[in-house]
Amino acid sequence: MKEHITISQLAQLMNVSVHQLRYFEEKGVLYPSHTEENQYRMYGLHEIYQLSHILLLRKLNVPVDQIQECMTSYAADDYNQLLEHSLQKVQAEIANLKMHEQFIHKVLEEHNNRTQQDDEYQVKRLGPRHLKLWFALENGQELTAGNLFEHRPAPPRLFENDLHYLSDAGQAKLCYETADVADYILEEGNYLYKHLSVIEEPEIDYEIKQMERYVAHHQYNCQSKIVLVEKSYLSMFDNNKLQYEIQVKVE
DNA sequence: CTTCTGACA
DNA sequence: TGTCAGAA
Repeated sequence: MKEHITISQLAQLMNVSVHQLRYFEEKGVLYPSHTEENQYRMYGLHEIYQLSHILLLRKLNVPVDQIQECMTSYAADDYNQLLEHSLQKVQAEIANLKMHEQFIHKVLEEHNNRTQQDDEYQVKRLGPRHLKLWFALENGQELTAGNLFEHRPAPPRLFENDLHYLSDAGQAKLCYETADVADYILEEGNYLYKHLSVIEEPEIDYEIKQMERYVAHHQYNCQSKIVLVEKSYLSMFDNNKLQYEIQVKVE
């Protein structure tokens, strides 16, 4: 067994790129034990340990430029803080990924429900929903990029959420689901609903009138106003047509 | 065939 | 960070 290994061997051993090793040298954090006549860098056991140390600091999000001072002047306390910060960051990433996972589940689920159904009126049970008001549209006023921008900041993850339109005294209240303080609460219960795939805005008014007529004809006991829910994330499945669901709580 | 340097996206 | 050319 030889005493020293080449840069590519070190790279293989430690799962980093050759380029990265030269970069470390440029930044003054890892030097070869010596170089040969042909200018090849050679590394020994000591360099392997040192590289491990560097790679660990990298995992703790220490920028390469600061590793130098870090390795020379850091005490045990500093490393503790480093680990604490790193832990917090990892936990935040996990939280984000969990939300991402939930979102994917939601989209898959809703899409699967969609293809089975035939766009008829149906009844389903919905849990309570806490809605926060974003802003209101005056009657007849259409949603535009402009008024979305006017009312910034937009709710978090706008395009991943169900936007609820509550009609109220000639206004359309634009709401989104929230975990904390709610402006409106949609109670748990059975909801008559129907999916809408919409190309032009006026179709919505027509469908709402249709539902009112349907409800009257079947003598449902409506316990709330009609709610329009926009599911923008479903548009990708259907030729970019806007996807809505109209709902009304029934007995 | 491997590595080095330097440059560039 | 990866890639590429030209040289050793």
